[in-house]
Amino acid sequence: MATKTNDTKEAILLLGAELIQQVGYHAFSYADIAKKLGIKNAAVHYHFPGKADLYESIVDSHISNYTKIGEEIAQAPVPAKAKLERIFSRYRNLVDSDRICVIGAIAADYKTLPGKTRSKVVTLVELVLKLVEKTLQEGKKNGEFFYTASARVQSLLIMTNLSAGVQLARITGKKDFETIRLSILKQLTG
Amino acid sequence: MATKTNDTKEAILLLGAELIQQVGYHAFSYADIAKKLGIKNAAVHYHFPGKADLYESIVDSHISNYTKIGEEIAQAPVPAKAKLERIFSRYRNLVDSDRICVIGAIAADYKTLPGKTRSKVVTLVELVLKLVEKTLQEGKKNGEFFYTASARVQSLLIMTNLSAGVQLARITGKKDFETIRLSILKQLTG
DNA sequence: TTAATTACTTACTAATAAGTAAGTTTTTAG
DNA sequence: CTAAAAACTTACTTATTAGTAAGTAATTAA
Repeated sequence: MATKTNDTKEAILLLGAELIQQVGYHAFSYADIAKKLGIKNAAVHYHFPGKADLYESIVDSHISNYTKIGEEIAQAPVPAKAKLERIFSRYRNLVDSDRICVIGAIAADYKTLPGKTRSKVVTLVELVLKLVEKTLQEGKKNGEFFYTASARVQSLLIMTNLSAGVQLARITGKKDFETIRLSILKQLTG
Repeated sequence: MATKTNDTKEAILLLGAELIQQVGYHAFSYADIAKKLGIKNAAVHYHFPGKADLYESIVDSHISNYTKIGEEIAQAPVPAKAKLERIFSRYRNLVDSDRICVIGAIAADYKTLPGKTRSKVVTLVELVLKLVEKTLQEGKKNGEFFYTASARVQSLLIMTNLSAGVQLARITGKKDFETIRLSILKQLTG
C-alpha cells in the first residue's frame, strides 16, 4: 500500500542520496530537490525538517540495504567471488551514474556533520567492512581466495581501492576504475 | 623579498587549501577566510576574484609542489622505499591535521567545478600517479619491491589505498590509516 | 618627492540558503 | 459521510552567499 506520501518521501530520499553523491551535501539545496520533484520547498521540510535529518535518513537506508545484503550473502549457495562481485558491481554502477560512494561523500563532509549523524556513519562503514571481511574469510576457506594479510586488513585495502577508485574515475576516466576492480580480483584469486 | 601582498596572498592560499581539505569547497566562504586572517572580504576577492580562481591556484601550487618532489626524488641517492615513504608521510600528516587529500577533496566537488579547473586537476592526479609509478619501478629494479601487476596499476592501487585511507580515518579512527600504510609497505617489500 | 601602481577598506547588491507559521487540500479511518 | 490526521502550499523571515564599485592607504619606481 504505497501511499502518495511514501512516494514523495521516498523520492526525496532517493534524489537526496543522488545529489549528495554527485555534488556533495553543501552543493545542493532543498529548493533544488523541490524543483526537480515538482513540489514546494516546504514539502521537503515537512518530511525532513532539517537537511541533517535528510542526511541521517539516507545513511539509515544504506545501513538497512547493506544489512539485507549481508543476510542474503550469508546463506547464498554461491562462490565467495560472486558475493564479492555483488558489492563490486554496486561500485561500478556509481561510476556509470556519475556518483561517488556514500561513504566517500560523507567522509568529505564529515567535519560539518552533527554528532548524531556521525555515529550512524560509523555504523555503516563498519557494516560494509565486516561484510567484505566475512566474504574474504569464506573465500579463503573455500580455496577461492589467496591473501596474506588478515581478512580485516584485506577488507580495508579492497574497500579503499573501490571507494577512491570511483573518485579517481571522475578525474582520469572510467577505465581506471575497471583496471582497479579487475586487479583486485586477480590478486585475490591468485 | 616577501612583500606584504605576497604574505596575504600566500596566507589565503594556505588557509583555502586547509578549508577545502577539512570541510570542502562549498562549506566555507570568503567571509570565513577574511575573518580568520583579520582582513576584509573584498581583500580576498582582490587576490582571487572568484572562488574558482582560488581553487585553481591551490591546484597549481600542488602541481608545483609535486613537480619539485618529483625532481628531488629522481636524483636522490636513497632507497626507493624512502622515496615512497616521503609521499606516505604527507598522507599521514593529513590524518593528523584533520584533512583529506586534495585529490579526494576535489573528486567530491568535481561535478561543481568549471572545466578549466578540472583539466588542471587531471594534470595533478597524473603527476602524482606517475611519481609513484616511477618509484615503484625503481624499487623493483633494485630488488627492494615485489609486485605482480604493472607499475601503473600498482600505483593506482596504492594511491587509492592512501586517498581513501585518510578519508576512512576520519570515520573509524587514525589507527586504520596506519594499518593500511604499513600493510602496503609490507606487501611491497615481500 | 612625486606619480603610479598595488593592496587594500567601506559600503553596497542581488541571489540564494535554511527554515517556519499558518492556512488549504487530500487521504484515511470509523 | 464526516472528522481528524497527513500531506501538502503560500507567504514569509533571517542569514549568508559570492561578488562589485568606488574610494583610501601603502608601497614602489622614476
